[in-house]
Amino acid sequence: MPELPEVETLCRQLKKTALFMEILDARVFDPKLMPLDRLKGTKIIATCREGKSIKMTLASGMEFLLHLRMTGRLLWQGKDSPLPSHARFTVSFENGILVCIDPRRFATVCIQHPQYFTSAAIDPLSSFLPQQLSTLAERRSLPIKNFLMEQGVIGGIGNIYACEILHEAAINPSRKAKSLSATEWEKIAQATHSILKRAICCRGTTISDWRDLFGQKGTYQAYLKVYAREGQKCLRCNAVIHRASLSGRGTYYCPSCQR
DNA sequence: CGAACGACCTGTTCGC
DNA sequence: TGCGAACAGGTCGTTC
Repeated sequence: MPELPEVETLCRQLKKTALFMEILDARVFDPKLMPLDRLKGTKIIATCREGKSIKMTLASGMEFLLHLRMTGRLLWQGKDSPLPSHARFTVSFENGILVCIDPRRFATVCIQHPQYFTSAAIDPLSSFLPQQLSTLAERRSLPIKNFLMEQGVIGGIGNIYACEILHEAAINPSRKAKSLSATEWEKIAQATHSILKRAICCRGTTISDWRDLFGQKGTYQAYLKVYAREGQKCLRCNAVIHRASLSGRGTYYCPSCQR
């Protein structure tokens, strides 16, 4: 569920709550997840986003990695709040409790030594150079939308923002990645930057489930131009928004201004 | 090698 | 109202 803006939101909110607080306890309720005993007695001294993963650096020298996948959520609770349904693990700090909620149980956690060679994926917020994208897409005949969502190439773009970026750039999601012109890569880079930055300011997109660390909905859904707008009018050209299936994922676009 | 597809899970919504 | 099918923000392993 959470894409880059949602994960970035959680990272920033974790900095305001859990950073430098001693971890008193950690409990795991889902046998699919690894034990988190090694969190006890240490503290988080840094937190950052890597693609859609949350990386928390521990005072013990280890790293605590969390990927929320489709339905994972993080919630900051007071000491005496009741445990929400689908709680998969909790981490208790001196000033509150971090709860991971995940109905579909796809989320993954990991405590590991810091990795010295990190992923080669591009972070679309820090460096997103049209020339570099164009080079990476040489010989790639998959749809541009799937290319934008390849986490090994670009870290953090998922289904909602891929649809929105391509609409903003006026490019059809089915176009082969290698077929885009320099001008079109330029538009993609620009659209990606402005859409992700605004979505972060909005604390993400709440279609149904997404909530931030404090249980609040995001507000970017007010800015969506195509995602989940099948049958409605394109805000740029008034044509009807279509929904197609690309590799089994719902794909929303305007057939008129995204040719 | 690259691209497509099923699997992993559970909950919600939609059509009959 | 009830029931099954389709669908959901992600990624991985397998297959073609």
